[in-house]
Amino acid sequence: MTKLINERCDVIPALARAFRKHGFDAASLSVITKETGLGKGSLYHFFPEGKEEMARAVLTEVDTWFELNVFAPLREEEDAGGAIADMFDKTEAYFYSGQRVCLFGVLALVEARERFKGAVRCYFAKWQSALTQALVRDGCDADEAEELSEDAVSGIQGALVLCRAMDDPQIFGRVLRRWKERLMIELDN
Amino acid sequence: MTKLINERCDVIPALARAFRKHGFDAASLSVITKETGLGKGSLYHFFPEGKEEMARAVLTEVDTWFELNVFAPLREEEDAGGAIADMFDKTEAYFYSGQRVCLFGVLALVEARERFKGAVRCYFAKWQSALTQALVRDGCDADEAEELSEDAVSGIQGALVLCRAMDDPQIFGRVLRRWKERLMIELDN
DNA sequence: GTCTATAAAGCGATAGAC
DNA sequence: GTCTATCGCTTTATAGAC
Repeated sequence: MTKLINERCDVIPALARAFRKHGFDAASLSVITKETGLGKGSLYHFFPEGKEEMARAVLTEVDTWFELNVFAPLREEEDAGGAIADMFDKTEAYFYSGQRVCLFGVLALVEARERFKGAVRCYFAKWQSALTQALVRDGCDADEAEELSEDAVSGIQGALVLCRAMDDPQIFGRVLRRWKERLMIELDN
Repeated sequence: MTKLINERCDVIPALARAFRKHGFDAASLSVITKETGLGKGSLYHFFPEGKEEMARAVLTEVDTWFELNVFAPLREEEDAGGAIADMFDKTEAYFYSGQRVCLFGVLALVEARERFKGAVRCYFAKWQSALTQALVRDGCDADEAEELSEDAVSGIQGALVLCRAMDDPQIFGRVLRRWKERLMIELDN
C-alpha cells in the first residue's frame, strides 16, 4: 500500500476543508495541521511560502474543476440549454446541496481578499461570461443574457450565504431549481 | 463642545467598520483600536466581555435599524407594494450601493458564526418573513410569496458577494433594480 | 519527507496608575 | 474614562535532527 499523502495535490482536499470552515485568517496552522494530519514541517515542505500558497493551491484546484466541468461546457456544448441545466446540477452536487460554502465567495468578503483578488475576480468573471455565452447561443438577447447571468451567479452565492445563516441546507436546492426554471423560461420566449 | 465618544453607542459605527472590513477573527484588538481611536482600556470599559460583546453590540444595532426601517414597514404598511419598493431603496442606500458588506452575511459563512448563530438566523428569518407578508398582502399567492422572498433575500446577499469579488459596486444596484422589477411584475398578475 | 524545538511577533484580556 | 504595562497564550515561520 502506498502512502496516503506523498504529493502536494494529496493535501489539497484537507486544506480546502480547513479554509472553507474558518476562512483565511482564522485557519491557523494548528487548525490546518489537525485537518491535514501533517505537521508544520511537511506543510512547509509542500508549500514553502506558507499559508498563502496553501490557499492559492486550493483556489487553483477549485477553479480548474469548474473550468472543466462547468465553464467549458457552457461555452462550448452544442446543446446550450442542456449545458445550463447541467451547470445547476453540477453546482448543486459540488456544494453538497448547500452544506459546502464557496471558497471564492468566502474570500471575497473580507480584507484577506486583497491577497487573492485576481483569482477571485477571474473565477466569477469566467462563470458569468460562460453562462452569458450559453444563453446567447440558445437564442437569448445579448443584453438580457448578461443581466440574467449576473443575477443567477449572484443568486447562487447568496443561496450559499442564506443556507449557512439559516442553518438550512435545503434552501440551496430550492433557489437553484427556481433559477434553472427562470433561465429555461427565458429561452422558450 | 462635548466629547466625541462618551457612550457605548458612540463607538458602534467604528466597530462596525472594523468587523465589516476584517470579519470577526481577523478584526484584532489592535485593528479595533486604530479604527475607533480608543485604547484597550476604554474598549474594555464599554465592553467588559471583550470582542464578542463588541460584535454583538454592532449586530444588535444593525438589526434594530433594519427592523425599524425595512422589516416593520414590510409587515405593517398599508401600501405593501410601496413598502417593497422602499425596501430596495433603503437596502441600496444602507449598503452604500454595494460598497458596504452585510455584517450578518460575513459572519454567516465561517466558523465564527457559531458565536452569533441566533442573531444571524433571526435577522434573515425576519427579512424573509416580512417580505413574504408584504407580497401576500399585495395579492400574491402564499407559497409563491415564500419562494420569491427566499430568492430575493438571497439575491441581495449574493449581489454583495459578487460586488466584492468583481470589485464593481455597480453590480449591486443593477441586481437590486431587477429584483424590484421581478417582484412588481409578480404583483401585477 | 516528517518530526520537535524554538524564535519573534501578535493575540485577547487584565491590572493599576492617573 | 483612558492610558500603559504586562500576563499567558497562540501565531507564522524557521532550523535541525532523524
